[in-house]
Amino acid sequence: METPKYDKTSPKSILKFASGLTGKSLAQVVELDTFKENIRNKGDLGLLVENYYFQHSPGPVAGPDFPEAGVELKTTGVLKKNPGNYKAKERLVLKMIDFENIVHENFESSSLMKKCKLMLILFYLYDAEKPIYDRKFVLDPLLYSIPEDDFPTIKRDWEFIRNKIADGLAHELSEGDTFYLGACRKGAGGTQEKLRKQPFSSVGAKSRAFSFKPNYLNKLIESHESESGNMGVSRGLTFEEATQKRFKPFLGKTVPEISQKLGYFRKAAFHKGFNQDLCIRILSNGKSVAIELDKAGIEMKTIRVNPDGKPRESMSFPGFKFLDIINEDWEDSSFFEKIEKKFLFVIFEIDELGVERLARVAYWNMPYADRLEAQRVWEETKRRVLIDATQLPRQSESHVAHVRPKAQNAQDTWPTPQGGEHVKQCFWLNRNYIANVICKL
DNA sequence: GCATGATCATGC
DNA sequence: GCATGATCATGC
Repeated sequence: METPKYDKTSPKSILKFASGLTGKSLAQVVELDTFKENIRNKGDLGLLVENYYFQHSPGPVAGPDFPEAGVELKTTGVLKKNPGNYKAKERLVLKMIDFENIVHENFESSSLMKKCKLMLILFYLYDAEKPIYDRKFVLDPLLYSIPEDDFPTIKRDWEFIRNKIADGLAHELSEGDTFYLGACRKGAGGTQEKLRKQPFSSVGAKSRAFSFKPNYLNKLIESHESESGNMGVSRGLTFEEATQKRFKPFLGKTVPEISQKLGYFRKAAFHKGFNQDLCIRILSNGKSVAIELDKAGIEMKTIRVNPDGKPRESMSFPGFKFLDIINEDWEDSSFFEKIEKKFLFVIFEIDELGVERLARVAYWNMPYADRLEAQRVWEETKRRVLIDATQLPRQSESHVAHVRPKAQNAQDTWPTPQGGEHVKQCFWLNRNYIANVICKL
């Protein structure tokens, strides 16, 4: 009998054996002929690695792939960012969410933790042209357990998802609900006819899985690449607490005071993004960009409010091209992508004397019903672009969103399906809508 | 050069 | 006062 190549009971031994794949594709290290014909590009590389490289097949079990070592094997695609730099191609799916059982669980003893407490993550270079067994593993394998600094945030994310299901709102789950751990769409049960049952509501819900969000994964990769290991928020704090802590010394201060304190000053009288620039500096300690926000895929927006509590302006989003939107689906649109995110609102209040102060910071994500309304506006925009790209939904037509110019000037245009040119546009969240949102925060 | 977040300006 | 139209500074 052949001597085993690794010790199934030892995470370190499994890790060491896995590193034999680094720099190679699966096809380069195992005999392929037996299975090659049966594999499509979309197959599960993790399963193949487990079967053919580790020669290990535990069968369908609820726990980790290597039960004795408590190690769950994951493979995930990465893209090349710069030479030697990688980023996640997509979220890393961890485990399906069991709507029925999760409501009886707590995080530490949850089925998610049972399965994914310790994970061996292998990164392969994504290449659509190649079958999965020809894609090369890049980077060393990562033996991952939740870093202490990330634990409070991930636990909070998990609890948020569980609580939403316990409240009978599984159908309203959204990736914007959480910071690092997301409830992503996964598996059958996505279409109207095939929705899943949930325990505390008769409304069908889309099937979902726990996943690490792409931005969190990127930070894991980044720190794995550099081995510098400084993964973010202050010890023992949740994400929200850590952000509050950063802003705390500046709350109640006027904009010039903050400017002074940070040693960062207006470059021009009309420096439009000045408050935003200040906030980036508050969050980044003067160095690189706001690392925690980036990691969690959070969208920071500054809002200036008048003495009456109303924002001065509507909130703009990235622009769109008329010729693009007519071929897009809502769920692929950049507007959808943005409003699904979690927002960090930094609110500046302007008093009667015109003095502007950093009043408060708060997280927010768009409620389900409002996302549906935003979708309606988006669909209506798409419909009208085809008819007349100059007649788009106005603020008066929806309580949530509208379309308005966003360009350098009136000559800054995109071509229209009608064969003309029209000034560049973007989606906006209505001023009054934002007013309602922030007064409840 | 251009997209982006944000704010200014005008007319009703 | 507000909705709509127009534009700015910045960073990549």
